[in-house]
Amino acid sequence: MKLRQYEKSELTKERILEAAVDEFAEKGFYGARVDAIAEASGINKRMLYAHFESKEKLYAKVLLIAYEWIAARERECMVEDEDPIDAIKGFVNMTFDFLLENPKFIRLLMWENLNRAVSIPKDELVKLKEPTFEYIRQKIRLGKKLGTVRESVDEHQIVLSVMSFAFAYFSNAHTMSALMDRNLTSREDVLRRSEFISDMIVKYLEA
Amino acid sequence: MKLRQYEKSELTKERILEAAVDEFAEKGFYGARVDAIAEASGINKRMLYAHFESKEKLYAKVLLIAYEWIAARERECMVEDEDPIDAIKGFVNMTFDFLLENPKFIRLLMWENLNRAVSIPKDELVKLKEPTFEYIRQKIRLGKKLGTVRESVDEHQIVLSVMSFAFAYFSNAHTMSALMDRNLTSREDVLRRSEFISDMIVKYLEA
DNA sequence: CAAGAAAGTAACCGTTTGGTTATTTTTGCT
DNA sequence: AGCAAAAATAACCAAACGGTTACTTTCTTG
Repeated sequence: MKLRQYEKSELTKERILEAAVDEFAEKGFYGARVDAIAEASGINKRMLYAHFESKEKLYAKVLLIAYEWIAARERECMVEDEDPIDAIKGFVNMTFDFLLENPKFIRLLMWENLNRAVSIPKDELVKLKEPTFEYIRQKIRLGKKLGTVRESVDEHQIVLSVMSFAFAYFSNAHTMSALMDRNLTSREDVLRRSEFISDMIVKYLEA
Repeated sequence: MKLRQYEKSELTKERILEAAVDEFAEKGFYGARVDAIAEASGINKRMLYAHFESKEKLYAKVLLIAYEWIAARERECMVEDEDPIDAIKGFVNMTFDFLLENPKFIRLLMWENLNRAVSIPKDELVKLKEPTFEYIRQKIRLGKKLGTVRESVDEHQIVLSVMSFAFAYFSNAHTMSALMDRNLTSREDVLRRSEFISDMIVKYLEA
């Protein structure tokens, strides 16, 4: 199979990004080594700098990919005419599922939070996440209209909860697993936690 | 004021640890620079290595301090004969309060989770945290006995929730603040979140 | 095919890193 | 006072770091 020059170039770029995702997820920006990324992708370090100006720029690109990764999954999950309670339950379960399958994503976001979320322009981040926010807010409002959600529920707090409880579980899993002497990231435990969290939120909404 | 040799030595050690807490909290293990710690504590780098064998050992010590820090606060919070519901509410609120006042602690723990919790021996960690675990478990059991907590409540899940929701809020605050265009770490917002979380857990227990 | 552009390589560079050596100063004890 | 142990300093080191230079090979296109 003959590839054109620019196709090969794109392939190289992807190989670099793949290796970069691994390295940055594992060690963060400070810990990641440009040489390690070059070697892992089987290319020369010079080419890495030809494709991505600097370590910083490469890191930003990796992060953007990670955000787009989950944003795509979130979009799939948004169903216009689903019942509010089911929709929120579904969203929470989807998030647990996604994070179980994508441990690298968890780590990249944790590093980024420690970097105080400076590596990605705020407006790009908002653009990616705003639809999800709006989706959950609307479901809550609809629920109130239908009478399945209490009027006094603070939608701001629910949005925060729906979007962070799953992540919190995984990001603390190592410490907590050590403490509980149990592998909390097993499929079984994750499923149970997912069920608990969505149930808890729903009970609060309906209470 | 004349100090004895070993007193001065202890003071130097403390100055190093103080600077190390700052540096490691800010930049994590990889990002932290031994030279920076030495300079910040106003001592010679050689003395740092005299007191703490290596960068790794120093980091482990810093982490242990951080854990002892909150463990002390947790012990204060444990009241033997308090009502189970009040006790759990109180514990959650205390945790929010502690984390609001100790942002360095949050960062140190986040780094450590990214290190997959390898820097501290598991048994030391368990020794520090087990009392808290047991306290919450007992309160739930007591609640069930008194009839204020539902029988079907999974105590394992509640322990996990009580111990991680506050932390989750703070550790994602930067990303979430950017998304919500609002400073979530203001005293006001933290208080509201604390109230919401404890209320949510309690509602679930009683439901 | 010619020739220039793009892709790729190896060797190198200045700086910074964690850690050490050799040496001097201060302290504690008799 | 005298002397050994502990505390402190400055200068240093090999390795590793992000990034670059100078050069060769491969591809595209008139």
